[in-house]
Amino acid sequence: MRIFLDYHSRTPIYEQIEEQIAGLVSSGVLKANEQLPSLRQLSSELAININTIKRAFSELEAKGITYSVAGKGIFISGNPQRNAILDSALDEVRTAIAKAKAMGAKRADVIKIVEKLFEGDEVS
Amino acid sequence: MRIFLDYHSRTPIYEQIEEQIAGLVSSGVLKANEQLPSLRQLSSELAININTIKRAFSELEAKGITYSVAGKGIFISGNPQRNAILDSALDEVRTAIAKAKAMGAKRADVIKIVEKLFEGDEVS
Amino acid sequence: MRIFLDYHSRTPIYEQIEEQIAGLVSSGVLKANEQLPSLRQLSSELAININTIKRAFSELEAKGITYSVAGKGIFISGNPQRNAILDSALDEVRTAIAKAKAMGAKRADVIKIVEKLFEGDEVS
Amino acid sequence: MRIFLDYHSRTPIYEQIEEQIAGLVSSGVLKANEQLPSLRQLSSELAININTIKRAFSELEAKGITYSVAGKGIFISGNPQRNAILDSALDEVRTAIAKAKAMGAKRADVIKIVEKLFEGDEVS
DNA sequence: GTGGTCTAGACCACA
DNA sequence: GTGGTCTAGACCACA
Repeated sequence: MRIFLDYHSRTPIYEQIEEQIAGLVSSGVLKANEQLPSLRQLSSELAININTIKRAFSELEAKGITYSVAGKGIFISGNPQRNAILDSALDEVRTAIAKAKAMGAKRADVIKIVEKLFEGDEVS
Repeated sequence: MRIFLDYHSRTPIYEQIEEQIAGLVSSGVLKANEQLPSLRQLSSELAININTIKRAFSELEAKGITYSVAGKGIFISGNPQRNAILDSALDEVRTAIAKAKAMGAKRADVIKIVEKLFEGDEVS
Repeated sequence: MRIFLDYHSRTPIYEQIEEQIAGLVSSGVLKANEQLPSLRQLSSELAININTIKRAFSELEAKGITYSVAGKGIFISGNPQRNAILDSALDEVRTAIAKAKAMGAKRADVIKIVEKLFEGDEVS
Repeated sequence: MRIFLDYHSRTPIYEQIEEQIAGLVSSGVLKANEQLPSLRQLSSELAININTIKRAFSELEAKGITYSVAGKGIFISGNPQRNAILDSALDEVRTAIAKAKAMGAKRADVIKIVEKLFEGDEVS
């Protein structure tokens, strides 16, 4: 499982981990009841304090995205709140665009970015 | 000068002030060499400690957006990096959309947001 | 880390700290990604209020010379603008000499100073 | 009399005025007993508060560079401390070079600047 | 432990 | 009046 961390970012490490796992679930890469790597394994792979990993998973569990079985491990929940995850990502898009608009961005500037990022995708 | 603060946001107060003034410059509302309200005036208007206001301006000055003359006041820089401000705002839009896409967002979801935010604006 | 402060100078304390750390980076004593002493440690070592230290680092960070990771510490940036630092120092030399020339200084006066300051250094 | 002010500089306006008049004396442009423009005239020419001009002249007088005759005006002193003026300018050169050296400047970097600034002057 | 934010207030030089 | 510096200290999230 590839997770990319930006240590310079203002979003805390545990939240970056959380977001990316949520993303893998939301986009269908991780499937229901699939087992995740152990806390220890992630901790050493990412060279991150285990408490940080724990925190990420405790939040994922609170959101119903994962569940843990003592002595077994952590699994993807069968009924993930995909929409909730997507919605919050889209909220951030909304905020970012509104900000850019306040800075003088035009509709065309934003559309150009959208087209570039989705280029090659089938119409959907 | 209208500045809106969200005290619950993760972006610090000084940065909200900074962003909004940058926005007023970037969008042309504040013009080169125009004088801004004094630190004390802003401090009392916004009911924010003067040091927080100072911090916002020290960053604006570091970015070349304003300059201050001790004993006189704070002014909009003659050579504002307007494009730089807009560019960094568009960069954040790009990042936010890329994240949303990773969460499974479709082109249409994003376009809908763009249209809503720019609706009513003339084509530009 | 030896930092020398002149409390009577017109250049503020935070700027003296800033300059000296920039100097250590520019001259190669501090290397990329090296960790600096903590804010609290510097504060007590130099007997300077922690906020003054913070200010020095917030400017160093704005200039891209250091970066900070909350909860971890402050580090030398991997891509320091070493040349930019040196260039701005040489700019000040240029200004000072031009001023002295306007006051009637001769070429020989300035050369004498240069020789004295670099005496003992190998030709470079 | 041409005086150039840098409102962004940390050196106060009154000191910039002071320095430049001292420079004109030191370099021989202004001669002993020559009359200077009136406070009012300078104030309006430079668009500077008259108190700032007064302060510049009170310091020039304290240094023995000018003297004032009530009801007549301000004049260049007959025995100006030229060396003192030059010496302090050279002191600043020394400081600037020492700083640049700490930033890693080499002897050759500084010499190049000196040669450029004095190029075309006869050897002196 | 670490850095980050914010408040409060003293004091300063300058215009 | 203006902005600039510095101290002091509370409180926070994160590792």
